[in-house]
Amino acid sequence: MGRKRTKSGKIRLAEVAELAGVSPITASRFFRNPEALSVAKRTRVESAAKELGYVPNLAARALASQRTEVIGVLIPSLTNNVFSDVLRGIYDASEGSRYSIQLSNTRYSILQEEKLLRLFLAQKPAGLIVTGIDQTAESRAMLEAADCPIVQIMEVGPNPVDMMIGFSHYDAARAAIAHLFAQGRRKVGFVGARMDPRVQRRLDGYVSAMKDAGLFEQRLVVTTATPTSVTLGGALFTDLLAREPDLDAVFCANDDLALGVLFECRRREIGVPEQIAIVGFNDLEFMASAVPTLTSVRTNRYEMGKTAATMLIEAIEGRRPEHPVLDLGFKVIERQSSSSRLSDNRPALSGGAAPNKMVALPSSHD
Amino acid sequence: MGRKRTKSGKIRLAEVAELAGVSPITASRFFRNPEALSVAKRTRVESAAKELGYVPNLAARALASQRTEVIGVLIPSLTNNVFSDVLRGIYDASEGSRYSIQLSNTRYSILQEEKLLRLFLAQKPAGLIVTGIDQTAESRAMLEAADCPIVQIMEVGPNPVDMMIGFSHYDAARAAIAHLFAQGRRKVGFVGARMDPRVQRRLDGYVSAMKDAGLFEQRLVVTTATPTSVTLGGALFTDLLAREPDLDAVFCANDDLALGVLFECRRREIGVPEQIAIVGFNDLEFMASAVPTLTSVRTNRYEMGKTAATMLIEAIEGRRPEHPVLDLGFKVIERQSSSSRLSDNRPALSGGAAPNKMVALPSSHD
DNA sequence: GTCGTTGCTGGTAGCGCTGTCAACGATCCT
DNA sequence: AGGATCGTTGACAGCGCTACCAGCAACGAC
Repeated sequence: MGRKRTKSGKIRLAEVAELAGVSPITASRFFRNPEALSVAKRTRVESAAKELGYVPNLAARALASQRTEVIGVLIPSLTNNVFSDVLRGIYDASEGSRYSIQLSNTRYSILQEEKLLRLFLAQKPAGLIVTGIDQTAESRAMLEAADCPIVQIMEVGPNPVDMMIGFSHYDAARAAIAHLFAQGRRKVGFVGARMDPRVQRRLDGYVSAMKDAGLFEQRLVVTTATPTSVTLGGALFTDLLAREPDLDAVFCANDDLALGVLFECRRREIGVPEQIAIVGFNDLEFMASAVPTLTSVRTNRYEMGKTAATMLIEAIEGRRPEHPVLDLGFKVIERQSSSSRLSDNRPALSGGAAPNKMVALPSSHD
Repeated sequence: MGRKRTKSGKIRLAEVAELAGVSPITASRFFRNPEALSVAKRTRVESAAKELGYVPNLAARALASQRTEVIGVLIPSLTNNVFSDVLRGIYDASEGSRYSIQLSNTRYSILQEEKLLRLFLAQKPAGLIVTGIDQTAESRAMLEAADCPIVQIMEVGPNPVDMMIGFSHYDAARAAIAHLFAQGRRKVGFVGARMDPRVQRRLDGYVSAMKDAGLFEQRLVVTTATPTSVTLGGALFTDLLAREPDLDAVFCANDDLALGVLFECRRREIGVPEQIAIVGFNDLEFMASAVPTLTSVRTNRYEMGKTAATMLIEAIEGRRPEHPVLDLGFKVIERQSSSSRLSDNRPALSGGAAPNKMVALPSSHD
């Protein structure tokens, strides 16, 4: 044989080729583009690889081909349930493909994001998934100069770098408020935490809906930069109540806050929905099972991640999607917590959750 | 110049070396082991690298050095809150180090784990973090043959492959049951979902504690292989109640189930803790803010991840920890949901959460 | 003065794989 | 029939970096 085995005893492509009786480059092609091989050689290489337990050396491949099979993913938080659903979608879509996921956490800092982006780009990723549309100018320039497909996720907006998949947080918030108005609520408070750009846009949607109805008042809005939590929901609601005792509804920027508000109402013996209606955001699983069941705006997080990764992989392989910007929309899932107070819709004391009425609203992005 | 720039315009180590007036290998050493250079060259290389914006090519480095700077992490689920906390710890610890995290999801399948392990090992990772102690024999053999440090996380047990960090789920469950006994509860049910090995060991702990007290009955145990959820907690509890209407406490294998049980009690107008005590597991954030506040077994998930990654990195760099097996213990956080029914400890209807009493129990691993 | 010894530096030779291009036979068209 | 085309295969030459070892100066011990 030409070369002796490496000392580590690892199987190299050359060994596979030798056993299959083909040249190394032919063996290489088997992994890269099997259709290019004759059926005979294809099966020979295949069985040789299997017999030897060959596993390709990714570093060598990356070095020789000048590209990696890595998809970089930049998300702002690892803790947030929302992102774990998105991530699960991304990982699921990448499974079975040749691409592996490289995850980094920007911790909601666009400066950190810029730094990570620089790092990622230097390794020539096959593709990139970034969260949101609020990059720094520098990041934006890097993304535009990158010679790989890019998907922005979580929201839709103007000027996509490349592809984009999400929904309009602004419209979703407006739909939630419209629902509350339809239930006869007028004094609708807003409770928000962390106040990242997407929560900010939900707030903007809330403000515009309230202003349209001539009902906006600054004191109805309680926010904090603190990371969100159930406990925080209770605390912010307490604040809100102190400012506006006549409150008849609360729109929470996420479901954890909504749950906190619900518990706080229970603690204070405030009837939900009789006195106060509660609407959350994201429709996490527990919302349907709370007592009373909690209204929320359903967002397609898993699907978003999965579609983003699928689109990205397609684009990497040269098949660009016909619609590079995808609006996944949202749905207001009406449940007991926001029923009209006139209707006799007390929390069911036995039996399962009430059936969900849905108000489907594919969000239109501006 | 010896070689011309690559077409991609990327800065290579050779360019840095040229600008600094040293050989490529000296420049290389600057990144690998700066102390080996004279101060003069060190600063020259440093400024040259900065001036050119040099970013090393990881693929080339990996190929040449026969090792990567990747830490492989195998976890069973991306959805589970528990793992997102652990992951956050791992990512936090890896930040600032030279190592990057490569995450894979085994979906609670040890066969899938074995497959992924094979994939990982072929890339010669710098280190590995695997979940639990229940690998297949094949996986176990691969791990033992691997020439990199390995940390098993989430639990402690006999025969660590290398390092190990976690706690005893068995002891934790026993402590939870002991707490319920101390509150005068006797008919304690068990509610569990997914039934992965760690949940199974919690069940084992429950069973042994109940048997020790002569109170064990098979019908007190309700489990399912279905993934856990809040809604499922309610359903399993409904089952349990049908089997044993005289139930006076429920030990839930996790907090989501506990929340579901709480909601179901509310739906059925069952007093908590007057009629039924509830104890959860993990002490997620919402437990302290529920009404009534929910007792749970606190586990140090973030710390576990962080310490695991820190230990691993230390070991990779040749500094093996003095204690390769670390038991992080647990604490039973007593809250309203499991107060003695004799005491007048109704759920506080106003004011914040009750102060937490803690029962600290560093778990002893068998 | 000779002989290590230490500290720093450079030359050589790949790591395992793939891009490029050329070569080959088989097939098709005029 | 002759040339063009297609499908399949192989030779060659690196990708950018680092392991290994040799070289060289400075230094101290005897």
